[in-house]
Amino acid sequence: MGPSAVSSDRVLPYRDEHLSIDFDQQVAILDAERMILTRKEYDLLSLLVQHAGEIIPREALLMRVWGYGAEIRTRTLDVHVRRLRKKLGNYADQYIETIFGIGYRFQPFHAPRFFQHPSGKPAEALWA
Amino acid sequence: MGPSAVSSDRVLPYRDEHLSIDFDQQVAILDAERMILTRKEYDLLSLLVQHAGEIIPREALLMRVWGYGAEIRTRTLDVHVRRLRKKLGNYADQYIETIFGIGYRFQPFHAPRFFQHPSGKPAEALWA
DNA sequence: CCGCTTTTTACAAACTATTTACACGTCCGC
DNA sequence: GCGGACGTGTAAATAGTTTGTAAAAAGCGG
Repeated sequence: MGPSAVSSDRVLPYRDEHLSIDFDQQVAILDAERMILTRKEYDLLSLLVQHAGEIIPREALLMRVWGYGAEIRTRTLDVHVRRLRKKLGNYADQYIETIFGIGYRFQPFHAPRFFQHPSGKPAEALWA
Repeated sequence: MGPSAVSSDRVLPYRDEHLSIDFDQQVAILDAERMILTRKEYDLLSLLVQHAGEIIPREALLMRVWGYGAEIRTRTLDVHVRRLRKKLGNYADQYIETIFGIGYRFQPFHAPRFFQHPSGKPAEALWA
């Protein structure tokens, strides 16, 4: 198994008004239509959603989804986030927030959009 | 019993609009015409159909139909899938889906293509 | 041997992933 | 406010991997 294997633990399905994800079957459904995701896209979305509401630093994402260490500098993550957003259609920016200079955060559909950002320390379990 | 012996259990016949298979008699009928299948072709089709709707990883197919272990690298499976598709005529691609990077899946004739494409976790019972 | 099945080989096509290049935004000191 | 430095978004090019296909080689039972 490569670094792409984000998690094999049983995790409760995610579900909100538009999006639902079954982590066991690795199936994401957006407005009743199944999302066609590549492995990396799924892994990335998966990781973000499983930590919905938490900021996940670029480093952590690159580490968990790509197996990259802190040294590596790449735009790959951004490209994949872009593709994910595209597939999330209109809701894209509501779902995936960019936390400038830090990373990304997935927010459930109508989660209160507190101001953005920083001082909220990121999901520690992931990169500590 | 060689590795080709996929199953000797009694299994209920399969049947849909165009295809039916009697697993006891090992006979497959496509639009009222009996399919002429070689042993390997039958074993492969059989295994796929008996797990209709489930993704079966290459490894599992190679294991169950050929007795190959995970180390073995071969295109045999692909060639056999191709022959099967040929014999399935026009319905070929509707019946046998390719799950890129994972394996194959047989779908009953008008199964909701809901579950189309990629990246669902496969039939665990087969390779776990 | 002969005919049929299966496997291998070799290459084409399809698909996914990564990098590159650059436009655009945001931060921050002045 | 202004402007540069740096982060991010995006499209396009490139690389890498998997699958499809045809054809030849190998295997096998009669």
